[in-house]
Amino acid sequence: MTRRGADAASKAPAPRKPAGRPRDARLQEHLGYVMKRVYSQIHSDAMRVLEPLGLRVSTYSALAVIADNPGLRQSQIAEELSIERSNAVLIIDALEEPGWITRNRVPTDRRSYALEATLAGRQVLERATEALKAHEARFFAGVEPAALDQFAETLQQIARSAEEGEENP
Amino acid sequence: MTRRGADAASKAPAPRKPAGRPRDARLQEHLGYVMKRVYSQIHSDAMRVLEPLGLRVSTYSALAVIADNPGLRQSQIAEELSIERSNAVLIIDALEEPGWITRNRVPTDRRSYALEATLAGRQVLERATEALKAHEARFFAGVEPAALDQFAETLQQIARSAEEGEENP
DNA sequence: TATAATTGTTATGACGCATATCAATCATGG
DNA sequence: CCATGATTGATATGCGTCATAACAATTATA
Repeated sequence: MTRRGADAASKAPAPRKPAGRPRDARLQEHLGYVMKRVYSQIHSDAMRVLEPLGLRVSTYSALAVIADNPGLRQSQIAEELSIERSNAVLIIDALEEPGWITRNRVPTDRRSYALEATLAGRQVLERATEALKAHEARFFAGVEPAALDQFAETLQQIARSAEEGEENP
Repeated sequence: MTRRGADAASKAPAPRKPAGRPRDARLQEHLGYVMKRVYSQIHSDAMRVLEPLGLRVSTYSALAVIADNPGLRQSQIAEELSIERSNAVLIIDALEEPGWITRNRVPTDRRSYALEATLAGRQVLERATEALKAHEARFFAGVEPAALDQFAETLQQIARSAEEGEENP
């Protein structure tokens, strides 16, 4: 028994890529769609670059914020990276286990930890940052530097505008 | 027994947001990081907009490609959206179940289905496209139109450049 | 002093991605 | 013509990123 529709459809071979209108033309009109495609590529490339160092995109981000701002609390890391506190716990666990950061009790507030990067953590962070920067240089190599600068500037504006929108709904 | 580091850390209150260097300054230097933040916002907004229509971002994308290109096969949908065939099966299932698309057997190739959107599918697609466009208009409202046009142009260049990189590694 | 809020934790599920494997079917080459 | 390779769709499963819910311990507030 066929599970799907009865034989009824096209008798022609599968439509090939036409010379005219691309198949995702409607989607290409959404800036979000194009951004998603580009970001997906960047993300999977970044995972590949970070994997030999034992890092992922999310743990790299957290390590960067911790290393550059010693003493922050977990809830502040979560806020900075726009993630839930519960997810920050797991990410920080993944940084503590290999000895890249320490959770230090705060005498004045026994609920909290002051987070710090260790020497090993700072070292792996520097290597990861260099590796990611090299990847980005390759990834964006096909784009005019002036156009890329303008792109980055507008992206920052969009990001700021979006954050303001979040705070004043 | 404390599970984490012994009491040893900061005696000061949790560091507040400084007036100077932002805490994610290192991350802000990565275009990918800023794109991820913007895209995450767009994605969660889009999910919220699509949810009342019974759609998700991924099913909306597939429905758009199917509706605009009747007769495509599942593997072509997967290729067009840069997703795995196995994941395309689940997405197409989610469109077939509410009656938005049909899987039609192909007499000349009994392995394949020719996919088509139904009237209901085309109708929900139009509503979804309108809702998403309205959201995007609001989301990008704080950015100069000329700057946004330039941004979109460069984003397309980046996307093309990245795809060429995939095909010629 | 009671209550509200905060911090961190654990559990869990949704979603989007990936790989592996398989059966049925079609294409290809000898 | 037949064996083999390739394709199509399906199922199972795991990983990573997201979310919510609930809770205990602790601090802040009224």
